[in-house]
Amino acid sequence: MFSKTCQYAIKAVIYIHKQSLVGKKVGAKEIGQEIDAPDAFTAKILQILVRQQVVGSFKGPTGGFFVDKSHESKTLKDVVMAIDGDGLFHGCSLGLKQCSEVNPCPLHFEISNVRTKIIHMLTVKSLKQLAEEVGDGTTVLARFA
Amino acid sequence: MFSKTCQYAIKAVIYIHKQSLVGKKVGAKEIGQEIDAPDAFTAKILQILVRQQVVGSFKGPTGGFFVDKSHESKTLKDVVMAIDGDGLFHGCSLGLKQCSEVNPCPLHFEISNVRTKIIHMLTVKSLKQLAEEVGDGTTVLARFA
DNA sequence: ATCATAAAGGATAAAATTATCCTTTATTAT
DNA sequence: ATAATAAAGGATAATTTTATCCTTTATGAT
Ligand code: FES
Ligand code: FES
Repeated sequence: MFSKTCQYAIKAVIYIHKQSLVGKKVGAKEIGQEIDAPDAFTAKILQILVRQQVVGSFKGPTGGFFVDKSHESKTLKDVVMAIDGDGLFHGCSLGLKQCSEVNPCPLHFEISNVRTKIIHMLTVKSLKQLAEEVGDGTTVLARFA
Repeated sequence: MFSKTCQYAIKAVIYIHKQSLVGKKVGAKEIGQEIDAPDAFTAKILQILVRQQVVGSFKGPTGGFFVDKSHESKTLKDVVMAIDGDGLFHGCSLGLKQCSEVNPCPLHFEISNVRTKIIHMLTVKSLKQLAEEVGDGTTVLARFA
């Protein structure tokens, strides 16, 4: 459903939100550890997310990744779009060169129900809410055992 | 959502059903052409599908791939399981080592709605029905232009 | 000003997925 | 029996995805 890179991205963004809730910027290394992802690779993913303005960053001591008001309208859907593109939302699920109801593939009409639910899943909660759920232990970003 | 291999598999199986509707066995080469997939690779995928008894095969002249009554209970879900495994249905969507509602990931509770729709999409129509829709031009397995 | 810190960026490298080619085995037609 | 056909299987290659390492740039602390 999501590439491994995208899974890392989703977890990283939620973790950044969680730390921003308490006013902390976080480094790529710490993020990688918290989400159980290789940290150099996490850093690469974060570069993309910063360019797409899903999160913000500052260099230097006291630097790191964070979110502020300018990011508050971003959702998990934006994270997925930034990393995996819009194939999940608009591409043909069977790989036809173009998804269209003119000459549709066999899954075309059923896929829209699935897409509706995927979009719901990725937008029903704000990144802030998702971060709070991690903060209070309702959900987790890694399982080390 | 599906690997490229799985997309090929789905289209191949529907095409085999379509030809079996008119009593024809089909070769890997023909299948590859009809679904716009490399034929040697298509042949590899078909090996797996035969082993998993999603379709049948015969060697030699007049041989090829086909389906008969012994395959009529198979669905697209079985095709997906045979090729991509059960990750889509039972794995953690964020890549946690194990999907469980004990220490769930942030998407765990929403993902079940998505899975329900995916399973519906992959089981609501029989492979025979899907083949008929291709047969009557309602849907297509490739878009060459 | 200088140094330490951390993100950004570039260059590889490893691993997984997708793809090709060639040989072997089973089956049918002649 | 022999030749032709087509799937099965093995070996290898290309491509994409995932991962690592090192240098450069920006920023803050001293
Ligand atoms: S999903 Fe295949 S054509 Fe739309
Ligand atoms: S989907 Fe992530 S724990 Fe269930």
